[in-house]
Amino acid sequence: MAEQLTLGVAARLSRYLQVLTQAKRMGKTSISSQAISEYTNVNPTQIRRDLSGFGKFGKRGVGYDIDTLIGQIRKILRTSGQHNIALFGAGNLGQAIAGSGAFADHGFRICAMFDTDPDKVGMRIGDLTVRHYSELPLVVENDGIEVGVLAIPAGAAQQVADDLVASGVKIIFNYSDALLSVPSDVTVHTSSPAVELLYALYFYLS
Amino acid sequence: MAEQLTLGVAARLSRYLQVLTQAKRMGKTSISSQAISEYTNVNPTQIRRDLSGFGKFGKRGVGYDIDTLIGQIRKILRTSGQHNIALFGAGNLGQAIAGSGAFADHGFRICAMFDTDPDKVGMRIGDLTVRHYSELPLVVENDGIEVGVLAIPAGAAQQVADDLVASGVKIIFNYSDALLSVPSDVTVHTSSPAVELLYALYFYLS
DNA sequence: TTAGTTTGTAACGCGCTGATACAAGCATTG
DNA sequence: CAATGCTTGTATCAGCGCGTTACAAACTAA
Repeated sequence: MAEQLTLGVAARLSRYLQVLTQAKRMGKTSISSQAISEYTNVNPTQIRRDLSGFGKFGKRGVGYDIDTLIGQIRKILRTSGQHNIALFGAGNLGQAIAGSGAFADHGFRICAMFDTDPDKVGMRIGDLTVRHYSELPLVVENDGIEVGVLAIPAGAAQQVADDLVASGVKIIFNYSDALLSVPSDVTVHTSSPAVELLYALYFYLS
Repeated sequence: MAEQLTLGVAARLSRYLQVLTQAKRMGKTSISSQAISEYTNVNPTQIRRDLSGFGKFGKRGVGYDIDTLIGQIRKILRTSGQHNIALFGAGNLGQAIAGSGAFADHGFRICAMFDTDPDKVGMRIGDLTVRHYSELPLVVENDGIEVGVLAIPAGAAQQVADDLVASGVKIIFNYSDALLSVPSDVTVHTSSPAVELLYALYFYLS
């Protein structure tokens, strides 16, 4: 078995992946550690050290081939395959997420979209049909859902989290303002753009 | 002048703030370093050390008063005041952002919303009226906009970023897939939920 | 009063990270 | 082909951030 990556390395590799994916989308085919550094604020030496620990992916005098590097980092992170996610909430945010390529670009497939509002159930959004929330356990089992994404009001979030946990989902991505309580083997990631802004603002004000 | 916080301390304080804000919203009034630790995965000792560097905010045997601590952390981060932001794009994502309290809870006020689509200009969203994109420079100057939030397609993002920079905005929050090029004194924060998921998934798969 | 909880703080050591340096390999130019 | 410049891969070293452990002091509750 491959050795365990440290938190720092995994976090940086993920950021490289983000920049590489964006750069590819912009039509670039090659990129240097210096360029990656400018977008990630990670030291170029650190970038090369991170990568060279797993193989010689770059070409001296040129840089890294973007497609190759994306594949290699995915392999290192062991997330090369397809991962199935379920989306909760068919409001503005849910529709925005379903319509963006943000998840698809990284191998995530939105398998199902849920809502409790009868007016929304049955709606077609992209190539998905909004299903009623009560179908959650069935869908998780049949489609092998690994991640639940919560684009719902704070008041409903804990209930959905509980139901996801009961169905065996171990990763929850929370876009609501709720503070979720889950068992220790479940990972909750809460999106908090305002807090990230405060962080950026602090250094700007300095 | 107060000494400069390290990157790590500022990042952790921001995360504490996130949890505290959520906990307050859930009706809690007091919280222990142990409890904060469970939500942030930061060592309780580290939390107390971070905080005790600036004063004695806690009560032994009880924990921290949430309102007090929120105020203190805001003061430490020097982001206590009101900060004005402008939102670009009145599509699903833009409407979701405008409608959520996520920014308002942390002292950010969405002063203006822009779009180029004539059908959207003039629309009322919450208590905002969508304005035409050409008014950008005027609004930045009059309203003292500090942050630009991009909820627009990748193809339009660089142009808006350039215009924001030209108007003097130094912080850009990018929800698009575009890789933005900006001067070195401008901070770009790109939201990348899928990459954060990959990171979470790696540790789950281990 | 006694027991239990939690903060505030010190001390220690590991390991991550930035900094620096340089050889090897590739591209470009003349 | 030769020369120049760029970039990777790699080593070394020092600094310090962070987890760990430990414990006294302060507060609550029984």
